[in-house]
Amino acid sequence: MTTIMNDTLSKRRLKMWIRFLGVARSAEGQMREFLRVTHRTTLPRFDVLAALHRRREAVTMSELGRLLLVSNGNVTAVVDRLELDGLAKRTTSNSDRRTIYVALTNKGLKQFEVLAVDHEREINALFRNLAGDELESLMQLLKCMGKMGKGERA
Amino acid sequence: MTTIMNDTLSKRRLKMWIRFLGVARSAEGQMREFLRVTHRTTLPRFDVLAALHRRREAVTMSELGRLLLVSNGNVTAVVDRLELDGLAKRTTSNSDRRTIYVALTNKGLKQFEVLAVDHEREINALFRNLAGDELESLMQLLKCMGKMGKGERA
DNA sequence: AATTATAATTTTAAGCTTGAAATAATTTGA
DNA sequence: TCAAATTATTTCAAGCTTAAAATTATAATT
Repeated sequence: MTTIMNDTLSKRRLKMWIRFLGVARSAEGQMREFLRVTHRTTLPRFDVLAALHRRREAVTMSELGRLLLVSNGNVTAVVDRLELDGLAKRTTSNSDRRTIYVALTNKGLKQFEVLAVDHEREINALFRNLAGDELESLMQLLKCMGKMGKGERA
Repeated sequence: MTTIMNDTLSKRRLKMWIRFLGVARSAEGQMREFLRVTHRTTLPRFDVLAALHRRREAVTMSELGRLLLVSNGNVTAVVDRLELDGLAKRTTSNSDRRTIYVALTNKGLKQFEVLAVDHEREINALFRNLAGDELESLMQLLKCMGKMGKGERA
């Protein structure tokens, strides 16, 4: 069943997306700047540390990529650099010699714990406009958007 | 005046941001894939073409960077490649010899017009979950978020 | 057991992106 | 006028990111 599409609706979605991207880029820019200036690190590194911290146990390279929505090669590159700096460590699996687990080192854990506190404070400051009902309904809308692109096409 | 900050509020903002980024990355990934597969092009190139199209007249390199929230060097690189492909053209200013204007070529204009239609259709499909009041309130929230990080700190 | 298919990771080449330094031109203002 | 500050752009080195190809290992099928 092909519905006649209201042109205005399509345009409104487009405008929404442009604005959405603008907010994302702007906030990412601020976080990037913050991490660089106050902690001499980068967003991708922080993201990997955060993912490793959340799943405290051990994460495979592929899992890491899926978690962060980035490619395999990307994970390899960032983990390489974290490992060089002694913040993360690779371990081979006993049961499957293809699989590689990554985990925080002690140094990595310590650095992340400091980073995480500051990161949360920064995000909190960045979005201090949002509270109460607004925050709640935004969260709902984001959950709804999260289902995008799934389900059958027209 | 230092307010005592509700810990839960801070955590809720953090969760919101994580979800926000997830949606942005996921949708960006889909658009990237779409542009690559169906038009052999990339998101940054599309973004520049779109910016050049909106301001039909002539845009300086710096303006382009401000519009897209990317660095100067980035603009130089992307425009270099677009120019190589004959999609954009640099022109020097008469009044200020530092300034460089960029504009779409005829070829660039034609390519963008095709691209734009498909791009809008894709975005529209991606966000078909959103309509009516939801779309309206999301738009409001995004506008509110757009003011983030401005105004004085606590 | 040997073949084929699948899966996990790395490598590669190309393009994207940044911040900082370098160039070059304009503006300010002493 | 001339020196200093500012502005526009490019260059550079490093890191990020991707898709595709290559490696290596496991699983499935014959």
